[in-house]
Amino acid sequence: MSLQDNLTQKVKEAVKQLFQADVPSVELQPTRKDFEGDVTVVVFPLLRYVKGNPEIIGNQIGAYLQEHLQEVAKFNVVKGFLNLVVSDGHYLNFFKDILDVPHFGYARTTSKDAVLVEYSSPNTNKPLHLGHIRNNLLGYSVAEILKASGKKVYKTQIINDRGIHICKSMLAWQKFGHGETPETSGLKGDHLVGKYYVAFDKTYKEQISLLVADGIKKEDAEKEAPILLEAQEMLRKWESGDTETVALWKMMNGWVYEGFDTTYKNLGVDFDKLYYESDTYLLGRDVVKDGLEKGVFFKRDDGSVWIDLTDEGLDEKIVLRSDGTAVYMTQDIGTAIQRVTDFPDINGMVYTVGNEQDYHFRVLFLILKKLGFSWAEKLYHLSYGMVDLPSGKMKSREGTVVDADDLIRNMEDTAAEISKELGKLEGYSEEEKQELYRIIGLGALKYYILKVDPKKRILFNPEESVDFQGNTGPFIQYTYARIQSILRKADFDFSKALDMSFDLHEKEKELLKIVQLFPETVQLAAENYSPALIANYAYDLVKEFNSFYQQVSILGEPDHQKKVFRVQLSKKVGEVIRSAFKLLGIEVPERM
RNA sequence: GGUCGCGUAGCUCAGCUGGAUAGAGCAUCUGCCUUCUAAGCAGACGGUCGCAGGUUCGAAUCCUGCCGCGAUCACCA
Repeated sequence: MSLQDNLTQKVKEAVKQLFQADVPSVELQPTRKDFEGDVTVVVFPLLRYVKGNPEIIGNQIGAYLQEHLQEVAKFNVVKGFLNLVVSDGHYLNFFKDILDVPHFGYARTTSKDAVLVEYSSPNTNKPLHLGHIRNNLLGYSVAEILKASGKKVYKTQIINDRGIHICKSMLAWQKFGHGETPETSGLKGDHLVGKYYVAFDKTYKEQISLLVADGIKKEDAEKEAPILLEAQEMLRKWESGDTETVALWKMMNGWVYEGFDTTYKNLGVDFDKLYYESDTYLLGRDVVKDGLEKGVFFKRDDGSVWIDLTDEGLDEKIVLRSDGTAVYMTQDIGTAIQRVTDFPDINGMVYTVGNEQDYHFRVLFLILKKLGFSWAEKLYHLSYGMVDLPSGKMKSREGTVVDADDLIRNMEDTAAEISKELGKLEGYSEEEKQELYRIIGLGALKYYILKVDPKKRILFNPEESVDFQGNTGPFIQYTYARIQSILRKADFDFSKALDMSFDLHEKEKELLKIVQLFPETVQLAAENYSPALIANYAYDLVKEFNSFYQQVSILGEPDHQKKVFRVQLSKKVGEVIRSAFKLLGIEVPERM
């Protein structure tokens, strides 16, 4: 039983014994630094059940706890706060219990229900940018967190490989590309295709200007520009299966996939299964027909099919065009059902998609619920804020994007620069150094993005590079490296548990308190789909460790028992750092 | 205009299922490397928690209104 549960029960018991009252719950919180104690019972809520002076009541409960719980060593009452000093023995016992637990904090996978996590899902007409990075890091991290919380997880994405956007790149390449390929140009495939997406837009804008100069209204010009009409024609050809168009589409998509794979690999994210929109965009239409029969949807005179969500405070939403073709929503309905068919054990899906699609997902989930799917209750839109630049929104077409590949490289370069300045890597080969720069650079980037609450937007200023000091990934990695250094230098056997009958140093106790919070932090992060909680936890832990490290001698401790304990404690903290960072997709270095 | 989200120190963020004097980092300033890695530690400075009401013994946290920023409201995706 955890200390929390134990205390809760005893406080209830105390109230029963002392005041003959039943309280449904007890409010516990960590004691503030300015007061003596470790855990605080808030007395105020009890006043509803027990009349009297909170200070006196607090003292009576405190005395009861001290007498009946060996974990409670001392207590004091300040106003309505009963501060309990928890015995060293409790923390030492806890430490003994987790000493040999290899993945302390991770729950065993017991859930039979699996969760599917979708993330990334880019369009295939341009390279990935910073916005995609946030998406990828969030999705990957949430998947890892869910795994650690005991769930079975499938990672997936749906690749938007069809539609007008890719036709634009294809058309521009046909017109201006002179047969250029990744090999002949030396460009990464996704960047090459992106180059033609931009080229398309340039020509398109020029044509609009010309039309406007000829006296055509802007809105009309935007619809009539010849190159746009050509792209639309190309899409029709693709949909009718035109051999040449499909071949071009395959070739250029192939280039993009190759480029994406490299970026994913560099980012350290992966997928268990890929879905392609070109395979799934026809799905869902039969379901709509069924839904129509069931009365979930209704048909307009022109043949289009809708759902009325006005009772839920939303609007009417189209699910099938009058010509019978599918819209995005149709496809998403079909894809969701397809996934449950592919993975019969899934009972819940997480969609990592920007908050601009909040409305879409509210509607999608409602539709699936109305169609009667039991798993529809367990769908979650992991909605995150946009990443904006000081100049505003990132726009691929206008070239105002922070390119993912560039950014990763810049982070590694910065890491290399700082490392060289500090010069602590004697004995490392060039290869080892490169690997280290990669770990640190990516660590800085990932932590920077994941530490902020997903639903908040991020303002990224490329001029002010990501920090490597303070509340950052490298700071936490550095602490890990420090710990490894101690372990390398400890030339004695610290693998076995000791009797541990000594008094704890204040810093050791503080450290153990934070270590103890790791399992519940993992659970909380899973419940809230929030890597930020893990990042904040790691920071708190590391901050406390560095304070301990500074104040307390580890290897210089004369008392052998204490010395061994401190090494063991350091090792454990290192393990927790590594475990926490693994959930963020961040690696930790042996040295730095 | 309707709906949804956000607004905390100069900047970037925690805290938000109500609890003590609102916490970190960056920046600025002070100390600390003949002792386990100074990407560190200790400290100083810095706040009308957007504004106004309300609920409560108690509100940054919950409710209402307003202001500001953003997103969304397509037979687009």
